[in-house]
Amino acid sequence: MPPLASGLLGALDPTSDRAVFRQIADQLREAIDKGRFREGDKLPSETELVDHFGVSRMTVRNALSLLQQEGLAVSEHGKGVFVRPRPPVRRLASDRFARRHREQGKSAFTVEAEAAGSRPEVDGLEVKEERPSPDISARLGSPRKVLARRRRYLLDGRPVEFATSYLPLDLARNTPIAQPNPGPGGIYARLEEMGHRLDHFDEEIRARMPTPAEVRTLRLASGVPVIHLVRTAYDADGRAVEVCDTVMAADAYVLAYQLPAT
Amino acid sequence: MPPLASGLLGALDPTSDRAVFRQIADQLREAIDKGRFREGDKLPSETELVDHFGVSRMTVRNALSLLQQEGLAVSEHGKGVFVRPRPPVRRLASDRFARRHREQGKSAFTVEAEAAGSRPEVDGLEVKEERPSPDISARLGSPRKVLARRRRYLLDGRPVEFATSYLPLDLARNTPIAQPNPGPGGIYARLEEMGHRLDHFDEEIRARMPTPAEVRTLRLASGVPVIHLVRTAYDADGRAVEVCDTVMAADAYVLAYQLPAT
DNA sequence: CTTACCCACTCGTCTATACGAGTATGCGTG
DNA sequence: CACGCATACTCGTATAGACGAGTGGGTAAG
Repeated sequence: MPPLASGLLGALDPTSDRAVFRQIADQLREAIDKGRFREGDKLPSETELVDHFGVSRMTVRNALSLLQQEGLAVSEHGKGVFVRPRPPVRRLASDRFARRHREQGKSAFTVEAEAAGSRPEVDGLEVKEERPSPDISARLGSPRKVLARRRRYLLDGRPVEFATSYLPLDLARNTPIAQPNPGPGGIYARLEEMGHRLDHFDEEIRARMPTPAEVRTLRLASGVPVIHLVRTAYDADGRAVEVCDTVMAADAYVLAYQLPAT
Repeated sequence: MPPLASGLLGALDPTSDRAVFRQIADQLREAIDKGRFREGDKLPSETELVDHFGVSRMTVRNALSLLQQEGLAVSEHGKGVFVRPRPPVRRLASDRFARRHREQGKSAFTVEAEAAGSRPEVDGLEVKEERPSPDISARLGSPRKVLARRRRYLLDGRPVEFATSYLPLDLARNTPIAQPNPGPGGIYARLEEMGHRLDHFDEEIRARMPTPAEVRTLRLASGVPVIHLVRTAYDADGRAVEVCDTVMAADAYVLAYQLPAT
């Protein structure tokens, strides 16, 4: 038997009115914060913690569960509980849809990812005609039907985001936009070719915990929220020509905006 | 005894390989999604669920704990478990620091909140001179010391955000900025009076689960992430004159940005 | 009528136990 | 040497029981 990894941990304070499982979580959290356990390190096993602290297994599991909810640890069945690795984050700049970034054959996602040294993939592409949800409908000026383009994005095999673009059907039907691959520059280039010169985007950002479906799609660890971004594109006539609804793994992204001070 | 509120729930599928506590959580989640339980409604008590499904209490608690992690439910000691109320969200527009919003006596937060019919409060105001963290230091061009202005914001008695502004000390010392109340228009107005005409802001947005300290400060329910926003203000000379580090309760905010399509 | 207490109900914490299922390792067999 | 299996470890799921602590309502005493 190897020396107890929990040698890094102290004892409980029986006089404290703080719950035992919280004290255990506190100790582990502090050990992680101070770097005594590092990213990807295995924490002491449940059995080791049971022996070290002299408590029951449920108490230990309760403590570990707390750390997972905080996003500090992830458990792997059959292996152990590990300090959650912090994956490299993808930085989304607010100028990422500027026209000058649109002149290439590849998608913005692909170009950016390759520049950052990652292996990009796009997945589960699906193009459908649909009746819009009330929210999407309102943003697009209440079209009867919309074209929906869904896809999932992965970096180095890890799903990081999935998105659906909605366009009024009267605008997108029988155009390259309705094709799985809309061609170089993506749907924004096509929209401009069709006379809808893009004027500006509105973006709305929320953060929340993922639904079970989102947990599956993005293979999210517990304790990882999602960023929900809804972007509306307007043409020079002030018409909303596209709404893009994106759900991102929050631990994979930082959004960057530059705002004028005027 | 009132009729079992769990009359709204079905039975378990013993042939399914889905864990019992997940099946129970699924049923409750579906009932919430379909509106059979509404915001603020009390879910069936642990005892009722134990009786209804014929399982042990820990299994039921496991299911309820899942819903809390997802942000769908909150438990209140001695009262019950409730469908989490969705508080009204505060919309942060990207032009909120425009000069034209700065000409009043009150803070942007106060004006905005009152316009929305809420009762704003600012709390825990603290102004200190400090050695900056490496991150803040790098953003401000490595000053030796900084002035830190901390405060907490509440709406209708609920804490929604807390923020710290950092300014290079050589710039802020012995100015109204070092006063608890920097005067009408806030520190941005003072900076401009001092010759630092503001040019633009950079904002970086992340989402993550709160630390225990943040849970206390913002009185967060479990299953509610935080939005972490770091704004850097630059003057016309390109100098970073302020960094504002803000942590917001994610269920209280939607951030809105308008971007040009150029 | 009002106050104070008790009780019933809620969730919170903790123990002890059992079995199942995924993983890794090493050993023995072919 | 290679493969497969046994085994020991990991976490996952579930049971049964106990006591504590916060809440609210009803009842009994003042």
